[in-house]
Amino acid sequence: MPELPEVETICQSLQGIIGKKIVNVIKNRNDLRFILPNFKKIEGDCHVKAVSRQAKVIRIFFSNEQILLIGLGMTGRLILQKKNSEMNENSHEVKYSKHNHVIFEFDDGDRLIYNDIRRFGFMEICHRNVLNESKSLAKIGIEPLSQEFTGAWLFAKCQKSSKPIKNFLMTNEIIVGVGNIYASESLFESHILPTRIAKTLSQKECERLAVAIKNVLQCAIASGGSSLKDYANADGQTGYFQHSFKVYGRDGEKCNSCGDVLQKIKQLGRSSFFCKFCQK
DNA sequence: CAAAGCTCCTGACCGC
DNA sequence: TGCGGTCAGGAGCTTT
Repeated sequence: MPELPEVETICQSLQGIIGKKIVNVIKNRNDLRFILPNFKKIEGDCHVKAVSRQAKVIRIFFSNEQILLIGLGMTGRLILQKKNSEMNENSHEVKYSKHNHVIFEFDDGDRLIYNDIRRFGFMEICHRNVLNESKSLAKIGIEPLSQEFTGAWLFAKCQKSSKPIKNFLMTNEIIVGVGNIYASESLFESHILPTRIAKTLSQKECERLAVAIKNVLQCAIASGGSSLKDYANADGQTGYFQHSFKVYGRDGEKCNSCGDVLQKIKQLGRSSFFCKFCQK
């Protein structure tokens, strides 16, 4: 489901669980994409110390040095349900409640529900000391919002790749967090065609692209992410960055910059959107 | 080896 | 109203 901005927004909306203890975990099935971990490791006396994101993985730190890692896949959602809260009958939570796979019950009566229609998500629990060796974080690339991610860094990496730049940007082992939406949007903003082979990009183009990626991601975070079908933060609020898309999902419509008709193509089975006039 | 292809899964939507 | 085909924010495994 979510790309970096959506995961970041979800983490922000989960800050309220800090200090809570998990008294019980209800598993409605034994696996998602992989077998679920043994939740006894985070139940009982320990409390939540912090919630943050690394790549597209949500990390919930506990006071006993254990960390719960949650990947949302395509359709994973976390829903924070307050004690005694009234549910809206039309809510996603009610409509798709048969996909509530894991429910964390806190000591104050609040609950955190993991819902995932397609079950491409996963959970893992690991000790703080081996976090970077965990299955989900062992082989990940650079954080695009970090200082280390620059045009120069991107140029050096691009030179070693003969993938189309769109697929290059979506490769988690190179750069994390940039999925199908933000890859198309960043390439439009930097005036680069998605089909360009990575190693043909000039240093200047890489600099424009690095700036565009940071800018698009930061704007999306500021807008609470993009809500298409399945995304909302843990409080059920949807983002509104989808209204700012310049190319994603807009094939057949007119380019805001030049008025030409926007195009859609498939790259490795995923849709790419671009303006054939504005992007070179 | 890198890159492409296939796959997991459910639901929405479109055309007939 | 139903059936079949296509498509969807990801990414690990297999094939070429």
